Amino acid sequence: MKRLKLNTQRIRSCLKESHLRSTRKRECILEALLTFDRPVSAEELRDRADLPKSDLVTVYRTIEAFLGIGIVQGIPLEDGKTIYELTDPGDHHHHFVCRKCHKTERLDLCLAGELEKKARKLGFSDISHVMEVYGSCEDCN
Amino acid sequence: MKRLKLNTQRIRSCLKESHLRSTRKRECILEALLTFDRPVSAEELRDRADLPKSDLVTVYRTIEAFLGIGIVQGIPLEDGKTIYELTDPGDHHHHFVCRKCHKTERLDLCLAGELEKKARKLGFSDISHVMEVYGSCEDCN
DNA sequence: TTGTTATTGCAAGTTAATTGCATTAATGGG
DNA sequence: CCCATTAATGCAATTAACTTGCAATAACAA
Repeated sequence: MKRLKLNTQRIRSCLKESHLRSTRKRECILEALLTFDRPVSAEELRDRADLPKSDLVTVYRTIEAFLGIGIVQGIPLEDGKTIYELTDPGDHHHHFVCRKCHKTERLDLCLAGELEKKARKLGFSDISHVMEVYGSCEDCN
Repeated sequence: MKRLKLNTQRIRSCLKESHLRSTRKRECILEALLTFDRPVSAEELRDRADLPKSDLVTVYRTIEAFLGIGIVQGIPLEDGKTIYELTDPGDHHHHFVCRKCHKTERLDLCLAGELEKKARKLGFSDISHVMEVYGSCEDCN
């Protein structure tokens, strides 16, 4: 599959294709996302985007929109919280995540195919899955 | 590895080994756990154990204790909530979980070994992982 | 430019889960 | 069996990550 590197330009067209409006706040949040090399929480995102406290709700709604069109991926943490990262649409992968600093390493290892097959056999449909690996990274040790 | 089927007796000795006291409430919650054939939320557990509303906190603390000695396993849901099931200590496995009714099927497919190896290579230590598969079960379709 | 419709801002609500602290109960030693 | 120690419980309050409702605003297409 052809992977298109994400950038502001490309994301704008993603939004357009999905009939989502390209607004000032969204651009702002997007720019913030681009400055991170690791997944982040909604709050971190708001702060990096230099938005007022009350705009957390906009961040959540923006994330929701971005998740919807597949340019953002949510990563569930052990404690039930979620962090988010930009991702190329269709680029499915998992992560090693540091429990402490949330540094991540990409993990290109996935059982999707087998899961799908087994699920079908069991009568499950509309399958999705999570797989995340948590640990302490070198720096945090 | 030898697997000992869980029952009240065995769990009592697990508690003892771990210097946890065997109390009325814990027995009660344990009995409730034994009546389910699927993972359940803390609230369901409280209700099945016929405990008053306010005892939810005891349920959480009991679950915490049981998690600690490895006789209960938590299963993270897509929405950030967690459900719990009894499990034989050391019996590591994952699940297919129905999004709607929380029926689960055991999934004996795991990348633990490879994850461990890759993690070490990346400098991550103290590794744990989640892998859960969500879908709609036959009955809920 | 204008009308339509999505987005936002603000405030309030939801809810799973946690915490502090005083009271009670389980356990082990004598 | 009793008592001292220490863990567990009960209650009330709190946390924190989201979510929702609704009125005001801004984007977009015609």
